[in-house]
Amino acid sequence: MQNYYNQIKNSPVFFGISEEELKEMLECFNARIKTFDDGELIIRQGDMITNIYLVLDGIVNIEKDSYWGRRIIVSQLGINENIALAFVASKNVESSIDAVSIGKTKLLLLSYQKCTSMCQNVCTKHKLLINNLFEILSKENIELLQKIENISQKTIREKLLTYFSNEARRNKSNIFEIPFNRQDLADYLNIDRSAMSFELSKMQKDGLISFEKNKFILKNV
Amino acid sequence: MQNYYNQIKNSPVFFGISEEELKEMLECFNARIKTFDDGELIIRQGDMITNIYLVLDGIVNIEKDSYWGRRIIVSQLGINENIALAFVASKNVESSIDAVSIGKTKLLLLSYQKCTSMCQNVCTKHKLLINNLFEILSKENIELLQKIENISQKTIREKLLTYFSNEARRNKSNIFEIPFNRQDLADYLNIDRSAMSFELSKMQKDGLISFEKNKFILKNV
DNA sequence: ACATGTCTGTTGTAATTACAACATTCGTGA
DNA sequence: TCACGAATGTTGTAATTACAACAGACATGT
Repeated sequence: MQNYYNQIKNSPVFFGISEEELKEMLECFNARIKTFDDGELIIRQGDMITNIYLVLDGIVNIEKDSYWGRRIIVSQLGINENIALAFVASKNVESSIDAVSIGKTKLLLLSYQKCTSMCQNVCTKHKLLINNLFEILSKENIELLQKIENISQKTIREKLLTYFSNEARRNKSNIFEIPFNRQDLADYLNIDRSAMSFELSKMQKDGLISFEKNKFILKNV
Repeated sequence: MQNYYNQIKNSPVFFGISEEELKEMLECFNARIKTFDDGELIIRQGDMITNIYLVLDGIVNIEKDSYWGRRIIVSQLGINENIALAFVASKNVESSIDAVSIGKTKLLLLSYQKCTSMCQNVCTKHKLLINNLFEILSKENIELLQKIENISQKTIREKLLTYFSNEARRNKSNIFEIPFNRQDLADYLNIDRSAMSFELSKMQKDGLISFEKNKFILKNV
C-alpha cells in the first residue's frame, strides 16, 4: 500500500489532502488493494456496490450486455479513475454495468459507508472528500454526454470524426493515441468492426486522417 | 414564491429540510423564479452555468445539435428535476447542451456558489443539501447510462423494446404513458420518425405492443 | 525460422435504415 | 361544421450498414 501513497495522494478523490491525513483516512475507510487478471469481472451487472474503486494500475472497461447479446463498451478507465461511482452513491440500486479488467489491474477499495458516515467524526477532511467525489461524478456525467454525442451520429464516418475531434481536443493536439483496439473502438461507437476498418481506410484516402496502429492524426479540413 | 414552498420542500434537492429551514436557505441562495415560453432556450451550448435550476412547472428538453445539423434529445425533465447539474458542479466547464422549454415552464434558480460556500456558515443544513445534490447527480448518471443502452441497440425494434421495457419498469406497470411525441421520441432514440412509426405499427400487428396516442401497453412475450 | 493465434484490413451480399413524398387522423378556432 | 395546420402513419427507393468470409500483418513462444 505504501508504494502507492504518493499516487493516491494525487488522485482526484484525495485532492487537497496531505499524506499524513491520507494515511489516517485510508485506515478509517478500510482501504485495501485488490488485483485482477485479464478479462476478470471486477463488477457484475446486478451487483450491489458498497466500495469506492480507484484504479491504481491498468485499464478497466465499463461494459454492458444488451438483451440481444450485443456488447456495449460504455467507457474505458485508466489510472486514478473511479469505477461506477454513481452506483455506489445511489442507495439500493443495482449496478447495470460490468467492469472488466483489461490486462492485469490493481485497484484500491474504500468502504463508501465509512467514507460518508463514520468519517465525519474521525477525519477532519471529510467535507473535502465529499466535494471531490461530487466533482468526479460531475465529470463522469459530462463524459457520458460526450459518449452520447459520439454514438448519436448517423454514419460511421461522422461517429469516427466526432470521436477523433474530442480526443484531439482532450489531448490538445491533432496527434493522439487512442486507448482502444479496433474491436473495442467499434463496440464503443456501436458499429461493425470491419465496416469501421473499411471507413478508416477511406478516410485516410480522402485525406481526413492518417493513422498507424493506434496513433492517429486528424487533418484540419 | 410562497405558492411553491410545499413543492420545493418535497423536491429531492431539499429532501429532509423543514419549511422553516427552507425559507432561510432560499434567501441565502438568492432564490428566484423565472418563467420561459415554448421553445425558449433556458441554457445554450457554450454557456457557463452558475445557477442550480429546478423545474417547478412544465417540461424541459435537454438537447444537443450535432456538427452535421442533427438534433439529439438527451433527456426530458419534469417537475422537481434539475437541469444540467453536472455543468454547474464542474468548474470552468461550458455547457455542451441546450435546455429548451417545452410549453410554458417555471423554474427555480439558486446560486450554486452561495449553496456551496457562504452557506456553510449560515445554514445548518448545508451538509444535507450537498448530500442531496450528490444523490441527484448519481441518479442522473444512471439515467444517462440507461439512455446509452437504449440508443445502443441495433435495430429500431430493439431500441423501442428496450425503451419500453425500461419505461414499464419505471412505472411498475406494463401500461404507461410516454412524455414524447413521435418526433421527439425518434430524436431521443436516434432514429427516423417515419421508420419508427412504421415499426411501431408492425410491432402492434406482431402482438408485441399496443398503443393509442402516447399510452402504450407492453405485452409480456 | 516456423507455427500459431490475434489483430486488422478488404470485399461482396443481404438486411436495415433514412429520406422523401404522400395519406390519414386529430384538434382547434373561425 | 368547416377549414386549416400539426401530428402521425404508410409506402417506395436509394443509401448505409451489418455480417460473413477471407487475406495479410504482426507478435509470441518454441
